[in-house]
Amino acid sequence: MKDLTQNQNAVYRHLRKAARPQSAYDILDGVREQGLRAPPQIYRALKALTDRGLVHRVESLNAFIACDLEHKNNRIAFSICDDCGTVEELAPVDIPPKLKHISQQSGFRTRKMVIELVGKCSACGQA
Amino acid sequence: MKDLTQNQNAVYRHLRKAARPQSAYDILDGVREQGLRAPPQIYRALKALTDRGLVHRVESLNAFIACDLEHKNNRIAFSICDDCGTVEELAPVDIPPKLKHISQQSGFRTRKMVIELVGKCSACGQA
DNA sequence: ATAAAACTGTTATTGTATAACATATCACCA
DNA sequence: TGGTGATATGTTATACAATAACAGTTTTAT
Repeated sequence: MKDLTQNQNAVYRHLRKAARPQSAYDILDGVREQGLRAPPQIYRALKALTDRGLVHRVESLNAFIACDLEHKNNRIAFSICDDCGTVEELAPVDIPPKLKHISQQSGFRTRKMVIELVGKCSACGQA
Repeated sequence: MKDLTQNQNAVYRHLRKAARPQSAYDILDGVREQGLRAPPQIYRALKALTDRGLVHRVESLNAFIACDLEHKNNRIAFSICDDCGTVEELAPVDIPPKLKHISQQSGFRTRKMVIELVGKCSACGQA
């Protein structure tokens, strides 16, 4: 990929292959054979990747996911199935008007927005 | 408070006094003199309190905050100043229509929604 | 009175993340 | 051309967050 360092590349490729969000230690296991050995190496690569918007952190899971949409936009939303663990990246969304209004009244300036919907995906919803 | 156990009460009172979100270990330190000694005691009380909606977990901070608004509603939004650490609870909000649409198309059923705005509060925004 | 359920206490362990220090690489230009 | 700063890397040790597993106690309902 474009202009990533070796470690960043290894981590990014691992995340793109993965079917689900990966914890830093999942990633570490996945890139051992590429020579990465210690947590700080993973966390450093993750920081660079999330700063560039190529990877997102899923806060509710303490886990990371490669970006589907190639946007560099800090307004992401996920749905998280608490049954099967599947995470979907929903389209980038703006700050909901009501929220925007409330937060602006207090003078808050938003740099990044996290929206996570936790519930059941359609497959698990049947059961 | 209404109908809380001793440990729950100690944790809840600590959170209400606190000026900012408290990690589980912050809380533990704060309630040692009330006889609580070990992490599981804190986490158990927190679970009961969050289940009742009296306390919310701030996912981006791995920390907890007492509820300002006494609602039992799983649609909360916070603003989080990454300078001074102040967290404000914004009014309960519904799922933004666009998101609701997208997620429903895939059959997702939302049980809980996390919205966290990360940025600068008005005080820190000046600098 | 007794069984089920909820709450409490404790030890040990697992998971998540970073501090601190050492070395290497590369770009830039004085 | 060799010095300087910025960035990337490797490594060890440690801090911080959360839970497993087991034991005992109190409460509640029958």
